[in-house]
Parts: sequence; C-alpha cells; structure tokens
Amino acid sequence: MGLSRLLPGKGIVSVTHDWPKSFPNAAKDVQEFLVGASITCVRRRAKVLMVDLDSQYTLVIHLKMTGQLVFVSKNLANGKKPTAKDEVRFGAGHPNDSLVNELPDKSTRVIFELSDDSKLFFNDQRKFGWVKLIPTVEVPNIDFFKKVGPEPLSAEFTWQELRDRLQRRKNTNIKAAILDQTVVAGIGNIYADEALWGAKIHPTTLVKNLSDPQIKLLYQEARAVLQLSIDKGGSSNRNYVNAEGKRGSYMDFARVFRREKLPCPRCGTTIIKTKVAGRGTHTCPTCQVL
DNA sequence: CACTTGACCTGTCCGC
DNA sequence: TGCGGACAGGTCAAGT
Repeated sequence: MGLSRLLPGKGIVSVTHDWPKSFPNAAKDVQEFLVGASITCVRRRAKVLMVDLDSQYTLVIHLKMTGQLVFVSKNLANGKKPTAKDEVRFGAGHPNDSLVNELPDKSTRVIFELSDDSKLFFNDQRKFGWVKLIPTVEVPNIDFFKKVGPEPLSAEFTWQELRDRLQRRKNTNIKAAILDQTVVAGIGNIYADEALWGAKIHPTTLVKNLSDPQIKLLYQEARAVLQLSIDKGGSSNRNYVNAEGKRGSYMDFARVFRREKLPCPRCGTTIIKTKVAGRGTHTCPTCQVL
C-alpha cells in the first residue's frame, strides 16, 4: 500500500521542521493553509510528488537522491511492537533503516502529525530535497513543471517524439541528453546507464550521430527499465520496505549500474566505470562502442 | 540559445 | 588510528 492510499482523508495536525531549505515556506502560510487541512489526493509528475489539500494548497515534494517519506501508523507512533504494515517508506533507502527505527532521527527534516495519530516523516540525509506549500492552481506554473519533458511511460509518448525532442541537444552526448529532464522526465543516472547498455549505445555518442533505429531502441529500453523498476519497487538498494515488508529492489536486476569489475551479463566483458556528463557511468566496452 | 561545470549537503570509503 | 580528499546523484545557477 502506497502513500496514495494511506494519506487521503487524513488531516494535518501539526508540522515541525528544523532546516529552512527543506521547507522554505513562511510560518504563517503553514499555519493558515496546512495545519488543519485534510489530504485529498497524492499525485506524481516527473520526480516530484504532490499532496493535495482541501485548503486549495498542495505540498510539492522533491526527494532528490537521499530524501525519504516515512509513514508511521498509530501503533508504531505509540511505541507498540511494530509489524511491516505499520511503516511505509517511500524513496531512497539507507543502511540503518529498519522497521523499528526510532523516528525522528538525525536526518529528519520535517514531521507531519496526522489526525489519526499517525505521522509522516520527511527524512533527507543530504538536505537536497525540499517540501513546498503552493496554491494548487499554481503548481503547474512552477519553473520545473513548465520546463519538464513528457512522462516516458505514458501511452502518448512515442519514439518519434523522443527523437524530435533530442534534436535540441544534438551536439551533446546522449547520456547528458537523456538525463536532461526537459527532454524527457524521470530518467536519472541509474536508468540512463541501464537503458544505454540495453540499447548498446556508448554514453558519449553525440546525439546527432545516432540513427533512428538506435533512438527507437533506446526509447524501448528506457521504458522497459523504468517499468521494471516500478514493478520491483524502486532502486533503493539498501532497505526499501513496502507495505508487505518486502525489500525487493531494481538494483538486484541492474545489469551495469554499480557493477564495475563484474562481467557484462550479455557478453562477459568486464564492466568499466568512467565519468560522463559529470556522473559515474557504467558501460560494457564490448557491447557499447562509439 | 546550447553546453559544461560547480554548488548545494552529509556520510562513507580509500589511501597515506 | 586519524585525516584529507574523492565520491555519491538531481537540479539549478553561473560560467564559457
């Protein structure tokens, strides 16, 4: 059970936060439009999560790399012996995570107390993520949403659209281009490496040198990788915990990412790690040639 | 406008 | 053992 099933209908009783950059709204707005409001809906667009409130405001949340939302049920919040269904984590996992974690901990940035005695913790070790309270009608107008590209898994998104959108970045390498969220949403460093390996494209290949069949294959591989990741519950390779207490992970299925010095699953060549577009990049030197 | 690099952060790991 | 530096990766600002 995800947050979209757990949160709607619950009220916000109180909000506490200690790191201004994690929750930059003015205190009076929080008091007026957040505290006392009820959650109506949880949505996602690109890598951004939105929690709609009946005050006509929306909590817009970006977890970045280390952000995590942890829902803790009434039982757990009251210190009773927890079961798996009492805690739901959404986002990056951390080595210390466990079902009996004491929360808040030192990475807790925001605490939401909810109307049924449950709590929602926004944890973010590196403080890159944020929570913003924005009028619901203005959410589509924030800079990120005005610029971000299409959802790669939507039915309307075709390989021809990917090809056309890539033309804006034709003089850069393909890895930088597919990491660019204004070209297509939702492809981060892990899925970029996995999709490029799947399509047998070297990450430093210039976009303008890619053929239509290559772009079509990359499109197919990117969609397959993203869908597999959703099916496996994300990529947090440590301790992702879903409602059943399962800790499955896409990273168990990664074929090149963080697999340097291991054999390529397709040809056996040793996978290497380099830096492309400022990011750690994993490639098979046999399958992926310039 | 296109493109690249550095900044934002903390925790971990590696070499000396 | 301690210590400095590199690294992790999403986005934005500032640079060329």
